[in-house]
Amino acid sequence: MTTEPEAPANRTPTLTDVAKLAGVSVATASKAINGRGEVRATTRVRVLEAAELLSFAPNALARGLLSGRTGTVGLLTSDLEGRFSIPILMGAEDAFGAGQVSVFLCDARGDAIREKHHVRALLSRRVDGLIVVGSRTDPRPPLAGNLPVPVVYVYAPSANPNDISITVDNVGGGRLAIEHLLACGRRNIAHITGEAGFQAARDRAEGAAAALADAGLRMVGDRPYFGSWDESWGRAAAHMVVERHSEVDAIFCGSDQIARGVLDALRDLGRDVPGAISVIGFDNWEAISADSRPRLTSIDMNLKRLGVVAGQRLFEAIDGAVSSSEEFPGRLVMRESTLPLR
Amino acid sequence: MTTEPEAPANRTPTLTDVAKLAGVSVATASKAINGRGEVRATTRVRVLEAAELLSFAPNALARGLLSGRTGTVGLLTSDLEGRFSIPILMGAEDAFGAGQVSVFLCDARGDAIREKHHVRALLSRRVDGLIVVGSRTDPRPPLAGNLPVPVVYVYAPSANPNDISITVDNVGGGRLAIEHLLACGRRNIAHITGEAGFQAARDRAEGAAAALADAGLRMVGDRPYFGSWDESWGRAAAHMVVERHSEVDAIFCGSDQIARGVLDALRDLGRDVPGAISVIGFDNWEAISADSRPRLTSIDMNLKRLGVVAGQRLFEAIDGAVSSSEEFPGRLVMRESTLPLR
DNA sequence: GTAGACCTCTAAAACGTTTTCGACGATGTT
DNA sequence: AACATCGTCGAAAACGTTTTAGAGGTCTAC
Repeated sequence: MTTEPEAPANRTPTLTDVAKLAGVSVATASKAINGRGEVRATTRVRVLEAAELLSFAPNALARGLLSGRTGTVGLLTSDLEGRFSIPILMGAEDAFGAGQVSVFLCDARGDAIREKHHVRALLSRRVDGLIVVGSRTDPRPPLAGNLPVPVVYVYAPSANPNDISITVDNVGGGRLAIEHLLACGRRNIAHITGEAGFQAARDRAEGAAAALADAGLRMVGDRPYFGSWDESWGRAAAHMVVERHSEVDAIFCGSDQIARGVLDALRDLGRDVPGAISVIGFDNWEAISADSRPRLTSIDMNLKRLGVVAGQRLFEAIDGAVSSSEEFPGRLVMRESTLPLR
Repeated sequence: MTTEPEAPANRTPTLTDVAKLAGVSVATASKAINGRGEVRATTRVRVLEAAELLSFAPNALARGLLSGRTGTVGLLTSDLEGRFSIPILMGAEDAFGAGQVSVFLCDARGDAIREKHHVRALLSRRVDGLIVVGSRTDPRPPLAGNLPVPVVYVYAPSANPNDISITVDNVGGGRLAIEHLLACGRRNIAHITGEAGFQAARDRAEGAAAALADAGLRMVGDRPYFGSWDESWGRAAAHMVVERHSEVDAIFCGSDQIARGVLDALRDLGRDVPGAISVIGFDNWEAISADSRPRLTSIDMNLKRLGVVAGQRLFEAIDGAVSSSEEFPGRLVMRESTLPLR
């Protein structure tokens, strides 16, 4: 019978195994692997070779238990299926990079009980920090209890202004859309948007109104058309606007889905877009905006960037830095639905 | 000066603190909290009260270090923005429930190097198992190295048939679509689909062809129209089909986006849907299918269920059970684009 | 040749739990 | 009264790592 020379049973190899194989103590092995000084070059390579041979991976649990830092963060979302959470989540994942930090994902599904439960589980796993991402821009109640780790809120700000919240400047976004339409030479602009119960709808409308006022213009219909966020509302509202206000030459829509409905309705009505009427959407949801006829100009909220910044801020906060809330502007993505008048 | 009675400095409370406060040993405190026998009822409540008072949460690292089980799993995805990963991810998250298991999310972004890196990090964190979710149904190379934990592949199967893969029955899905059109009384059916390089496109086409053959019918144009997965291809192909084969009375589309393009083109051509031509899509992507004119009948792949099953199978595998690959059928979601002939 | 400085390494403690095993006292049995 | 039984509890080991304090050796300088 043959004895296997460096097979430590069938367990996953531990630092002790590496040390034994390299003929040193665990202390030395640890220092060699972590690049601490205090170890001769030749010894270091011997240890590293042993580690490689056993394909040793340090046990993060043991390390975390000792150091108090786990290199993990919790990401609490309220609706995974939501279009808004995903890019943010990607951004946050990016911020932590292929680096040292891993992300615990939890979907509370809008349920406060479930959220509390997830927070407990995450704290029990000793995460170094938490990112809370909401599904609407309305302020949300902060996490209960005074937590032992820093928290960053994204998209939906915390109702507590002392918390760190990373949000979208929807007022600025509305302004951006109107200013673009004005730059295209439009003067009779209507605003069709989603439910008035959403802060996002109200903010975008406020920005739009302000931009029009600055230009000395009235909004067609004198106020926004609030409704729902979907295509069918866009179609219905477009019919209404065109019928009542034949002078309309541009429509700012609160979402790309609404804009898509508007485009379809205008097509049915025989109105040329962008010749007779320009249309601009919001969200820059590629699946909707990039393949419509004509392709849809839209405001992109840079959600991924939001996620990245949230990750960075959390990181800094973990390292003891104090930072405050930030609001990020949107970005105009120009396509053919708003070609300028010649 | 007042001394604070039960404030253990400012650390997060440990079991020792609880034990001290309750006037017992850590061993007893542990047993009381975990419901092990061996402890008197009155003692148990004293310990539980102490734990509650300190809002003690057991350190999962220490527990995992000792038991070898961490109650965490890694979820490796290749494209977070993809529509397919998200429902699966949700399902998996669901399967682990508000229960004991937390999910580490990693996006490899289709990069093998990054994937390897993530696997290392996850193993270092001593996950109990891995779920690998792909973005297309083509088989993917299995994770390299013989891993110390079970792995379940979802959506994209592993190229190694010995691995556990949970996939969609796309052949059956194609069959389902055609059988529905036949049941609606259609006989001249065309198939417009995505890139032939995708296994999904080929499988769905195969199922469609088989169902037509079973009914003794030919596919309009004699073969599928392969193209791309987007609306503009749907529009172009619809024009082509209608022009060349005026007898066509139904179109099976390989995706809802293609179907959406087909609907728009038929509308332009003045063909009534579903009166003259029925249209059925694939994916049941609500944002596309639920608000079109008419609303789109589609095949739903039950992706969330796929995720749930993957989570369950992984769980069982962790507990030592052996299971094999499974393929799940799709489900017909009927809307107005395929009303039966009267 | 001796004292100190310096380099390399090791033993041991620590992190917070769970589990095993033995101790102790009370109770029941003969 | 002696003994076995039972229920309750605590001491200590274990998990795998990092860090501290110190031991031992070699080298330089006087």
